[in-house]
Amino acid sequence: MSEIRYNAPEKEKYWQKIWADKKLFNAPNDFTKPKYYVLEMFPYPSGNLHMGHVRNYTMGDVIARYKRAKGFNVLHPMGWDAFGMPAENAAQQHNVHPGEWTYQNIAKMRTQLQSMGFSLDWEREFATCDVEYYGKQQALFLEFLAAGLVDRKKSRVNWDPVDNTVLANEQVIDGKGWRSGALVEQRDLTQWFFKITDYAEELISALNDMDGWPDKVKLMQANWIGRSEGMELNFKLDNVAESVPDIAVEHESLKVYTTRPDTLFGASFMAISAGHPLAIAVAQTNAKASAFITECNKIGTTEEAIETAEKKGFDTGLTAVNPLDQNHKLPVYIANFVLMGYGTGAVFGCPAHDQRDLDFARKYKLSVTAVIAPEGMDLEDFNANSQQAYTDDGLHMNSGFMNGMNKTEAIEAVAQKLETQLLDGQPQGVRKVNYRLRDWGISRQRYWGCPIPVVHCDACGTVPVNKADLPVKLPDDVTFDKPGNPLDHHPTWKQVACPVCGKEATRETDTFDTFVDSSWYYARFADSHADKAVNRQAADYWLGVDQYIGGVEHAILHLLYSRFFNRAMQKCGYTGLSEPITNLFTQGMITHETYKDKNGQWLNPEMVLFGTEGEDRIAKHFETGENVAIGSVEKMSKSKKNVVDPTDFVTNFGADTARWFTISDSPPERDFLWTDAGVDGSYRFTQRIWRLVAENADGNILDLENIPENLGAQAASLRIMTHKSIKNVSQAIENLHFNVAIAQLYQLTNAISSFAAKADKKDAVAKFVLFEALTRLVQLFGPIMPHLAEECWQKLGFDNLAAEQAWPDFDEALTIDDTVSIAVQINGKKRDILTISKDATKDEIEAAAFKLDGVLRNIKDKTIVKKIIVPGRIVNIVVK
RNA sequence: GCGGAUGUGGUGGAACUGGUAGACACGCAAGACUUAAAAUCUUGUUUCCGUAUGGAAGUGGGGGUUCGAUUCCCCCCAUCCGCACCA
Repeated sequence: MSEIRYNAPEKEKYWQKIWADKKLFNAPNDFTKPKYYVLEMFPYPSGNLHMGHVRNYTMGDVIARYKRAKGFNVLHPMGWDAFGMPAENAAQQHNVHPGEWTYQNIAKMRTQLQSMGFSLDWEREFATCDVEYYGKQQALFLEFLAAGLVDRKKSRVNWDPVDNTVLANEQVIDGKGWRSGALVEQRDLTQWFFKITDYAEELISALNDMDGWPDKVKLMQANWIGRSEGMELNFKLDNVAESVPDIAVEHESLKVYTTRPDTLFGASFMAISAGHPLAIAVAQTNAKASAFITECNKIGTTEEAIETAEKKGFDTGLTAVNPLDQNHKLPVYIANFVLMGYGTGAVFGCPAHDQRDLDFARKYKLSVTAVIAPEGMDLEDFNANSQQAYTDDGLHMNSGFMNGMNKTEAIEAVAQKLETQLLDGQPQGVRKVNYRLRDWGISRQRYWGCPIPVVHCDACGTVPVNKADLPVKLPDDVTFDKPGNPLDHHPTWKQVACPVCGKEATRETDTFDTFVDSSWYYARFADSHADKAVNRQAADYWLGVDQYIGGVEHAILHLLYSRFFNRAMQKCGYTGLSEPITNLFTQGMITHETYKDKNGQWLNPEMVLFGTEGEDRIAKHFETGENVAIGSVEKMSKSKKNVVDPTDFVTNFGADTARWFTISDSPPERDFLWTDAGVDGSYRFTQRIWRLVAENADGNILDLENIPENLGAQAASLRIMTHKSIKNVSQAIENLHFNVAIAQLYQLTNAISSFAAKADKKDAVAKFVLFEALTRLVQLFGPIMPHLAEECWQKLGFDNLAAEQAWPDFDEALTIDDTVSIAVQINGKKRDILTISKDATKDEIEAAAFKLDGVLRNIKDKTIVKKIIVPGRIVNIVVK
């Protein structure tokens, strides 16, 4: 009898060292082999590995190990998304340099990752805050700049007037600065942009060919880009001079964008954004307008804040002339719900057919005129009282030449009319495709990011840094004792000679948005130490990413930016592909119950003891014994204290249990509920496998090609189970249905256990099928619990590594059953089950079905109306 | 507010293209082993009625299509993700 307990923490270290010494997981840049690139979204180095990371990286690792066994040259790298605000916050709070804090965190997390046994190529590791990385990023930026992909323009930021600093959206809480508590204002700053809108059409149309992406992600991106077909219409303003005496000539007309020019006869007002030039012009001579704009600017910069704010408007006193009816004058409002960044920053309001316009019209007592109505609608009542806009199609009325037309016809008719109608010598309407997508603002007024490599010179303007002078390094000697950007406060850093004229000039002190860092790291991994940003030859081999795995929260921004950035790199010759990610998978979060003590304070799960009181589960405080409230299940987070630390876990249970458990029960795309009971179950299973192998392996290796004859029923059925398992587990892993693979592995284990309990272990046939089943079992769970697999592999008698074995094949004939069970229904209700040969004909099935007790009992005195017989699937007899 | 998703026993979930709902696991219950506990093994476990053969209900709620719906369509509810300076 061998040792019964498997000491996972000890054995895992042993096998990790063997793998590392053999450099088993380093991917050679051998471009002749078939490749497979599996990548998980790299982590922000917060200093603590989270169970969410463990689950994410386990999924990737299962695929990596599986594909390696399938004969692919597998690239499975790891790096660090290392720039960003948390490091600066730590610097302020704990007086530690962001770089030091970050690299310490990386060291800690690297150790944690390594303890999980992930098959990563650590020689390719880098952090985005390495000068070697961000210097290359600066070179890319300069190329993009030269290629016309970069823009510089004004944009809104949250401004904290007390701290004199720009705030991120998450730093604005209820309209106030998170540290100062001051009321946040909006300010316009001149900032750098990537011209992602130049690619709007391509980014949306390319989605059609991206079969390896989830539909929901493609849909979200398509909606985000928001292509719409409409018209730009020019409205004459007819009383500008009286209302706004000093107004400039360019404001004598107002341009709006609309997708519904057909509703123009139902228009009742114009609305312009608070940031619209006309609004600003009006505000110069109108104090009330100015006050209203100030009020609007207190709403945050997020679309959410703008759209949920109460809709308000200010009547400028100006009127616009309806292009289709010179006598129809529309009041011009400044409105807080019109976005300056979309269309022209101005709209016409047609309350009858747009809900927001209707709400606005009712609030300011503006007229409502329906121009489309379903039959039988009480028009007078609708126009006077309805709170519900009519947005469906229908025949137009009160619309002159459009009367009787449906929406499509009317839009075409009005478009043709306005295209030929002139205002000040220009067509009054122009068809226009519009996108919701805005250019990507990349300037951040922060220290811990990649410096934007440009110089501002009084004489030469804004000029790029010379390539030879890259990288522009971040200075180390910075202080965080005052708010604002330390680069701006630095005594000498920004003083530099102009790259063009050589005179004194200043560096750009803004740094890149960290999304820039994560938009090309996948390409850097192809050759992490290349002189250029991307080694084209290596990138051509490794890209696109064959399987990218990460959270859905990145479905839009990170993934859309990466798609754009890759196209920009393609334009500059760095890559050959436009789409960097071939297959995408978005996994769910890890959740856990939450606990609160009697004072409402969150409690760590370790502080809670559980019991039952009648039917109910109850919880008590570990130390005080007081009752603890069991709260809702929430995403694991420090603030709610419902976290489980992977390091503690690995010390107690081992990495294999964590790996197994985090992908076992829930489908990977769904949230995963962490429970101690589930952990115990997984841990017991590792022990059970170990016992099963230890008790049934004698160290003799059998030739699995040499199959004995006359197996007998028991042995044959175990073989069937073994081969079905190979088939199903392979398929499940290919489809990323890890939970299904695990269910199959449980079944195989159960089958082996019950066979082993009954079998005569001296019998050659029994020996063979047992050995085959155990060998395959170990190989099949190997990608999930690689350490235990090595241990079992050794126990089975092999002197090589499980991690190096080819994936097993299966015998197709063994995976097809001879008989099938077909449910037999009477009126759609199951009444019996028919077991019959899989090749049985319709007639044979019918004959057999009518002999079944359950059928006879239920059709006794009834008339048969219909018989539905689908061989292999169902029999349904309809009776009356 | 807008966009995207999810909802099945006490719990996590399975179910191929519309065809046996609840695989597998957890938990629980009973039993075996043990001085005892743990571990392990065996059996049972959707709910309700019935001793049982059996029957009825049942996949968030309400409608619909169909011989047949967890699966397709419409409406509603709840929860989660994103909303451009969190990563």
